[in-house]
Amino acid sequence: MNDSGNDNDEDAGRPAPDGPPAPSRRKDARRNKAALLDAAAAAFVVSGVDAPVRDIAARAGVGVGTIYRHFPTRADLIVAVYRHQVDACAEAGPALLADSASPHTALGRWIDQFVDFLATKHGLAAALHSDDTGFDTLHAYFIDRLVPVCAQLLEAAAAAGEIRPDIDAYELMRGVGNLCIGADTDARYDPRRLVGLLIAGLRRT
Amino acid sequence: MNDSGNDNDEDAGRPAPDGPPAPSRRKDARRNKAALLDAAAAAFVVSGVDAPVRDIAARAGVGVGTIYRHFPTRADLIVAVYRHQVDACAEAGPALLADSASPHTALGRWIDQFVDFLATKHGLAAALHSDDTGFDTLHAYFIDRLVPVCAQLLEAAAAAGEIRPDIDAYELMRGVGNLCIGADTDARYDPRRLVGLLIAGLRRT
DNA sequence: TGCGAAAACGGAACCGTGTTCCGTATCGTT
DNA sequence: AACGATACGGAACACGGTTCCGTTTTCGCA
Repeated sequence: MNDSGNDNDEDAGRPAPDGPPAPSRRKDARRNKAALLDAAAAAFVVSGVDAPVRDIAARAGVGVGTIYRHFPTRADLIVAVYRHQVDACAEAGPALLADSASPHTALGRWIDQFVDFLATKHGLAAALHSDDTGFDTLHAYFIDRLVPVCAQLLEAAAAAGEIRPDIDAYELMRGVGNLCIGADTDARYDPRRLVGLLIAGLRRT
Repeated sequence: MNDSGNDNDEDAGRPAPDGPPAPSRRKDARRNKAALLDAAAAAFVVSGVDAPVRDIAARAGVGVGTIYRHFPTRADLIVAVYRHQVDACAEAGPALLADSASPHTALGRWIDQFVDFLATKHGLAAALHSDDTGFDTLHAYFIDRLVPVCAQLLEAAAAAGEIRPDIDAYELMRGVGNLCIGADTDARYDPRRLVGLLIAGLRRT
């Protein structure tokens, strides 16, 4: 359940001009960062990604200042907590394309996987689409990792003549993400069905 | 543009056990309520439906206590501001059904109208799907007014054999609402296209 | 017109959260 | 051991929602 385990000591940040950005010289800093990741993961499960800063700090046994030092914005913390899962999702794209009967099937499965991920994280989908500038990093990370994969799947399906060729990957991802909002607080609403409809609507006319 | 004008003095509340709930005996109360509605409408346009309570009070030239007296929750205020437009949308359903070439066309047009309404109200779509219990009234009002109309349109289209018969009106409305979130803060995202896809996905296979 | 009770008003005060700042503690090195 | 750099903690501040109560306004009635 908790896969936020800290296998890496420090940012393996995407932008990377060249080489990783120096893994903190002090042991306590590394320890606290790891403790914060665990605490945040736990807090997110019960209180959603909007869990109060003080709660997370308390769980980790550190002061609030320490959170802000390691993760200047909430988005940084969220990204750090879910990075592995987002990366796994991104990497699943090409694999599905290779294993599935058709590109459209692969696309459907990939989207399902993404929906399953989002729908189980209280408030993540909402945060992902908040216009609060503090969430820009979160925005950027998801887009950076997932949109290209989605584009690849769309392209393959379009090339196979299965779907309309004029679908924008960014817009689709954004729409799917939006559909996942509130999935965990309304028993009458299951985003999977609607996302299925959306994917069905992609088919060539 | 501003259609929040106060043509009615007081709640013509839906539930209505019997008779309207007494239109406030005092002139100042009615005047303040109207001023609050105008102020809120104006504030919503520039700051979204999350406009600070104090801002709205200041615009209306009243104290914050007066807001809470007339509109105990933010949802009550939002409902009051947009009631006319929601009602208009609800009433447009049957009319479209009568005027359109086919039920599916009517459904598409009706949904478009709803999207146009939602997409231009900063933050309304987001508030509509917030799990904050303070927004229950808002939830309830939209569902109460619009879901039955949507159900009627879906039924007609299903009866005409144009769409699958197993679509739930509530779920569809909720999905459309979700797709509208963030429409006004991201130039790359146009909910109309995705909603169109969704409606297309409804078609019988 | 004058009066008193009821209704409504206003805004200070309170609370919960995010964010900043700086004196103190810890680490790693010499 | 001593020192400088690094990191820590939490008090203090900012901000927005909400409550509460002393004051003002309205309205029916004499």
